[in-house]
Amino acid sequence: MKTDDKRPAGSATSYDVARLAGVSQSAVSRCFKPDASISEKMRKKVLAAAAELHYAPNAIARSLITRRSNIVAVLITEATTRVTPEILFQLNVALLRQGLHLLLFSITREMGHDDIIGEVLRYKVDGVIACTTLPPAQIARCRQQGIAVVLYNRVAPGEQACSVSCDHASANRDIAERLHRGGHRRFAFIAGAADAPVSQLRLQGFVQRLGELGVGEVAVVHGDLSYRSGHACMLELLARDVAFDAVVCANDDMALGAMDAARFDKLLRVPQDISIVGFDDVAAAERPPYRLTTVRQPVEDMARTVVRLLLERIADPGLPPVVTTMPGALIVRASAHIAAD
Amino acid sequence: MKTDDKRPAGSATSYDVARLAGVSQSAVSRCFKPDASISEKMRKKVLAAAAELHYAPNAIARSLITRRSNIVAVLITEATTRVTPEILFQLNVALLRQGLHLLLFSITREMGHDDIIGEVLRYKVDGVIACTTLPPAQIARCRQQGIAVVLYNRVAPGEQACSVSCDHASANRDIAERLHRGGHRRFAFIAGAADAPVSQLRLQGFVQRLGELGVGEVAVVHGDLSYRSGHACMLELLARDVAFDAVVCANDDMALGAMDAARFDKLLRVPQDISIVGFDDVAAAERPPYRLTTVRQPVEDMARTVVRLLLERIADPGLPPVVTTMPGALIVRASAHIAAD
DNA sequence: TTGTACGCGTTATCAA
DNA sequence: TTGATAACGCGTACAA
Repeated sequence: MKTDDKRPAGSATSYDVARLAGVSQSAVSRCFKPDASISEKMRKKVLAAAAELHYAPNAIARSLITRRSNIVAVLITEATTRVTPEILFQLNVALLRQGLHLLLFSITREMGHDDIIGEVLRYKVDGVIACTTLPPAQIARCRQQGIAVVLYNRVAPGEQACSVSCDHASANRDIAERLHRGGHRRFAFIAGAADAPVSQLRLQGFVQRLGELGVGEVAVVHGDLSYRSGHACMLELLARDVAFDAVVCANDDMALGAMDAARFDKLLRVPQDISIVGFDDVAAAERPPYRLTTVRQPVEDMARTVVRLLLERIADPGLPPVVTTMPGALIVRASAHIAAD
Repeated sequence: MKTDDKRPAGSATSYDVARLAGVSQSAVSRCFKPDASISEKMRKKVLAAAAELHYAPNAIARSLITRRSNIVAVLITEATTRVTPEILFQLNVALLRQGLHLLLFSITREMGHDDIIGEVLRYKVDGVIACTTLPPAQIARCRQQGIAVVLYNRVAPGEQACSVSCDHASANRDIAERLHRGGHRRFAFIAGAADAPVSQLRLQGFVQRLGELGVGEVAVVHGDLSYRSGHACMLELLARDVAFDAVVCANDDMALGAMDAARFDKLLRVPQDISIVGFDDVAAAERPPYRLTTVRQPVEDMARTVVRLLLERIADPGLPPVVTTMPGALIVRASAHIAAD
């Protein structure tokens, strides 16, 4: 085909479209700007040419001049993937809906935060969503470059950045109260690592409320939020000579492990011999073998809130940081003797 | 501080570094190029200035001229997130290790493939990894623009694109064979939607091998790969008046649903009354309440292979498409009467 | 409303 | 080895 000869190998540019339509390059550019002053005739001519060449503005080149890449960096760890795999999907959907794109950065042990935030900055992202603890120095670096930062289920010391969290502490205060009202008096808590932020909050809320209710002693053991460690922690608790009849776990995976350890290894009945409560409401929690009482985080709402806060701050970088907290929903199933209301 | 007065609000550019170091801008650029000819003295001077200004080359501007963005688009659906949440993490780690970045595109029902691939192309990505079915026309568009495409657990018709898949059919041929040797003669299969590619392959392998063994009839019902649909499908099968003593499911989620339906709704024993086999080896499969016999996909290997193929084709776009298939590992647990070897 | 000319921050080319 | 200059593809003053 003779007419296709001059079709360039790569993708068409605005110059190609301009040549084909017989107009200037800037006219083409204007046709792809939402509110440009342009005649209907011109618009039709240009769009026809653009369609023929499969042209769409090069987002990279555009961002160089507009100083808006429409790219948002999302930082996650493997733990995030395990606990709430849907968060990434939800964030991406919420972002795409607003015309924003998601550049993913998975944090591993070998790859430090420091290098990561450097990489993030090189891509001139419009904002950062961190589903992992971000050192204050890194937050400051973003702030300095005018990049909006929103933390997911983390809070920045000194409220240096926006954050959206589930109210872990309140939820577990409630659980403490209800277990107490359900008749329990001796408690244990299977926590995550001592420096795991969400685990800390969940533990604190639980212990604090029990203290207010006159229960001063809670047996606490630390796992790593995995099923396996929940299993091990339960066995360790049972091997001690302290009595307890309710175990609250920092997350569902550990609660499921604890439940299986109690039932299959020690032949205890749940909840007759021991009550178990988790956090997250993972898929397995509602199934017949478990029927785990737990707390569900409003993941979709949280994702949307994260994106809203980010968008506002991209539009107006002067906006002050806001710390948002959203209530979790207690899902009462069959794994614990718990007060109804 | 007087000396900080001229520090620009945004991030420093190569010009800022050049000025501070007292050299030309192109000298700065060279210092960040791997194999540039540059004197040790110059390098030190420039790197010192760069460090002081927290300078790193603007990846966006660089990509404009090098025609390499070091960005790879990854296309997923919600199903991917549910079935193999770890794949995203593994892909990202493998990519980052090679200096590539991951731009995520979540496909929803309302957002068609067509718009998505258009968006992908606008960002001038170096390659595309699709964990979802990609229409041939879209593959062709990428090809035309010289963008490498690798499919994950999908194959392109006519081998138009690279693909890396688990050998679903072989694994289920093996399962058919072993169940048969284990004494089973009447089979049922709980499949995914009729047009779900991996479900099709798993079904075909299973039915085909049974045919070779002289078993011509297999009761097939279709779910949607969810736990809930597995549960429903099992009840439907049991309500029919056809007898069967082994049920193979297109994935683990459905197998777990089927297992719970059989045990908790119909009070059947697994595997004494009925054998059940799944596919994927999700976390819940190995736990005491289930002990599901299933097939594990070599997810990490597959991710690495995907990235390797992509990288080769970015380096040399002329390379022909390669269809790679990797064997799944049969994990024998307690949910089925199955031959040992 | 349209076209001309410039600049975003970088790498690549070429002469010094 | 170094520095001046031209691209990359686009948006946007400004003049017409």
